[in-house]
Amino acid sequence: MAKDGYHHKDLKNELIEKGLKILDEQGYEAFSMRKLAAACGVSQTAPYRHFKDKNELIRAITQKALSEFNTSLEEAFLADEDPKGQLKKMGYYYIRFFVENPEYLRLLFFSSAQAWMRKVVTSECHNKENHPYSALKRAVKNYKAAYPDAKQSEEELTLYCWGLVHGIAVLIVNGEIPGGKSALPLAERMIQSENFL
Amino acid sequence: MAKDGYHHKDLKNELIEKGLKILDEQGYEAFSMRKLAAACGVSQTAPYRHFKDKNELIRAITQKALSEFNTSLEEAFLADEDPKGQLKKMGYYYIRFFVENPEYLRLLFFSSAQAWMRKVVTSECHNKENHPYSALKRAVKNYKAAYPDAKQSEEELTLYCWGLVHGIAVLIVNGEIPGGKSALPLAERMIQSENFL
DNA sequence: ACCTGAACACCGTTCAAGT
DNA sequence: ACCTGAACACCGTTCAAGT
Repeated sequence: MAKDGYHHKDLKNELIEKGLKILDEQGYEAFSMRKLAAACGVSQTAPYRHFKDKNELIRAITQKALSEFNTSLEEAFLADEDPKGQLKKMGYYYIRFFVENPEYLRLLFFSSAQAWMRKVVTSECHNKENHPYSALKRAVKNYKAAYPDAKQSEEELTLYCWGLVHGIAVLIVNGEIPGGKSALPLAERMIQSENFL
Repeated sequence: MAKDGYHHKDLKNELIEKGLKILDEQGYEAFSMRKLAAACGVSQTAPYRHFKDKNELIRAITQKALSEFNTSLEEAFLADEDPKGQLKKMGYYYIRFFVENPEYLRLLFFSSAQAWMRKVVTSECHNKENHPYSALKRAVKNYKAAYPDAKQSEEELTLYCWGLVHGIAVLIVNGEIPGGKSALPLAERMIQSENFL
């Protein structure tokens, strides 16, 4: 936090935080190592003491964003007791999160994601506690337990719920749907209706 | 097509086609003006005779990709007569198109998309004939006409159908869902079931 | 340990000059 | 009209050298 002249200490965290800020304010394309270093008041090569390369920095930033996202989903989960209500609320929070943090959509789903990176961000983390997929799976399991004769399998429910809210988030954030962000209430109504689940 | 020594003629189209190829084979991050110029056997500055800057080239490439995509949706539309079947088939083709052309997802939805560009690719084109949104709206209108007492409004149906298939496409293409591309049949089954529509 | 400056290979883009 | 080479300001990354 403090920069006692030469040494910086906690530069690593400042890089992640300021990096996320730049990403959010200026967008993915405008993000550069050199700019970030300058923003931290440090030479262009200093970040390389903490991260092997740009990808690893982005990966670290992505993981921070991911955990913010996950926190939001956990909130949704805790905000309701009925399994169906939980699933619906998670859906709404999912969409709202990305409408409020549009740049995160690109970061979490379309960053410089070589295959190895996607693995780190997704599959490898599917069993980890702080990954959205875990939260979703848990909610779906609860739902199936409460409504054992639901027509869809667990697999189908996962794909359906996740797919629907993800797609809606993208369409709203990208302005693909008329009305832009004002389509959020429409999305909520849809999720709350009996047609969804 | 032929390069009669100095002049190239049709360089513009070659840039678009070879650009799309590079994008598809090497990914969005690896795409560069200089590399593309070299691939076309032309100097680094030649592309600027045909496109103001990189964004305009990408915009042109995007429009080509968009029309391929639209063709696929039109095929779906023609492959069925029942409005419900049309809508379902369009959904399946939507997903399959991006599973087969994974890089198009980034290109159409997350390219260097400044606001103005998104407008060009989307809203401004919503009323144009070759835009996916038009095809979707038409199918939804037909559906509402055939099933006038459907519970959802036209607006809701659009958001629901488009959102669902888009999200599923992203999840499959990104390997977010276990099974990877082998989840495509699962998606098809889901769309064909009575739970969807 | 942690940071720096110079250097290299790459970008996007411009501009005066060539055919 | 259409293309080129040199040039500029930016990248990511490496490496020998500084505190």
